Amino acid sequence: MVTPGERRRTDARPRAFEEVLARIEERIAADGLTVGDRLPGERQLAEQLGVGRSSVREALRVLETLGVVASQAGRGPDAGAVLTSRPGDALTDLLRLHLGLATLSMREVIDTRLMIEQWAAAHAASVRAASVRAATGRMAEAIAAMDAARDPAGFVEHDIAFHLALAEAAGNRLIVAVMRALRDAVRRYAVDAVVRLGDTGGLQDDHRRIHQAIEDGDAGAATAAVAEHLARAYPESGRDS
Amino acid sequence: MVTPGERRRTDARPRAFEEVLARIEERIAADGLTVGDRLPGERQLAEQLGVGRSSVREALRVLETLGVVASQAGRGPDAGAVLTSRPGDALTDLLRLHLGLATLSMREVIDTRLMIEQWAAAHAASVRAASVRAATGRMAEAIAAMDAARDPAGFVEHDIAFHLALAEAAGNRLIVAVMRALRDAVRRYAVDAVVRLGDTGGLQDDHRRIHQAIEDGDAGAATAAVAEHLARAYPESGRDS
DNA sequence: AGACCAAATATGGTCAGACCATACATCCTG
DNA sequence: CAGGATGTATGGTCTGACCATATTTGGTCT
Repeated sequence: MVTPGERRRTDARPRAFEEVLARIEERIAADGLTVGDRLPGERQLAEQLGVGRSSVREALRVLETLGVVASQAGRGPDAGAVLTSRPGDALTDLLRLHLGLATLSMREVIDTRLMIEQWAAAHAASVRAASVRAATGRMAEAIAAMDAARDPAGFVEHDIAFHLALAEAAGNRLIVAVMRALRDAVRRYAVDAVVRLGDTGGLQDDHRRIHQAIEDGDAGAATAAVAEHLARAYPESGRDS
Repeated sequence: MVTPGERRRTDARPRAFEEVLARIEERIAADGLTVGDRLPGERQLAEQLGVGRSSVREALRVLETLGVVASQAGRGPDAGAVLTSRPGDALTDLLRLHLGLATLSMREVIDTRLMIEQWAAAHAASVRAASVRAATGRMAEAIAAMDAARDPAGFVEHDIAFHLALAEAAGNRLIVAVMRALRDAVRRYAVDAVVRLGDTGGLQDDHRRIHQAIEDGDAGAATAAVAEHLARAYPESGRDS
């Protein structure tokens, strides 16, 4: 006797759409398909793999959810299922749904954000590449836009841009995608936090210190500034260490 | 005229399954549904929402992909679509597919892993909770199991357990899920790395140093040991800083 | 020749219905 | 009361039809 609920979908015969998924993934690897390439049409795939069209569609829906394909009706080179690369959307949906289910807590999300931003700030401060300078430029623009923002929602919009630029400065697309997903998933909470704080002056001071520390190449100061910034924005989710 | 390819699925009428997704998400929030609760059957949902059953099935497939529901045929309290919480599987699929598409590079994945493990090691070393002691205990068991491993695949299996325990020591489920996904997605590369190294003695020395540093509560030593460990395992993906 | 409009066509989107597989629920029998 | 036969609710899958969209094709007028 196994633990109740532990038997779910184990030792089961693979479903048709799972077989389709595996075949498509094989095909991507074998044929060296990459972003922009097209998959066969749904009807053609169904015939090739010996399954119904609905099973093919379920598989394509999964791939679309994972940000691997995008479908477009009509005719011509852009129609059909095309390989894409949108890992961020999938991450955003994932976080939003699991936050809704209370699978993940705000504190876990905030801590993860702290980890990423500290890492990004330290790396940005240590590197002097053109890409980093471009990112710090976007950070400065976002600070100015936040000064000009009229309402909390507008402020948060540019705040997201600022922190995203920070992540981009480190030059790691995976981390940027995670960062974007984190911010999108908690956008509502961020607006609440701004409303609760009332004054955004302290947050802006933090932003300027982070930006300055990166331009100065002072990784330690950048890390510390990020930590203080998140502590100010989310005081209730204090660390236990 | 927009940029080619920029028009994909914008300003489009939402598809039926997207409407279903939105309604289900609303319902989860409104009814306060949580893990273990059941959704209505596919036929019933289709009728309630005024769509075909296939559209409901596509929506459920998306939710299943995101690790939010699990479906089970049959009858009784465990049958049907049940809310679950498996964010890890979704992350694993996401990383594996995007690595296959060359959307993400190994270096980005390794760097992300370094970030997570350093953070986890530092936190584990700073906290003296029962949960941390349990995790360090699992780390010790994994080290012993790696000593006893007969082939690279077996070694990597316990290596994954070791690094997962390290992430668990920090007590953040989101970070654990990301860590698990990273390791699962690059399992094949890890085996190759072990084969290439030939001798696993160096890796085991690193493991013991990480474990010891955490038990000693020395966050700095733990962080440094993790960095050296990953540098040894993946020398080719050296940082540019 | 060129511009423009209409029909054909390829592709995804959706639905309805049928049937199968699974696993619990129910009832009947000994 | 135990145990098996039957019923039934549920997901899994296929087929076929039709709609919506957008390009391609070809014809027609200027």
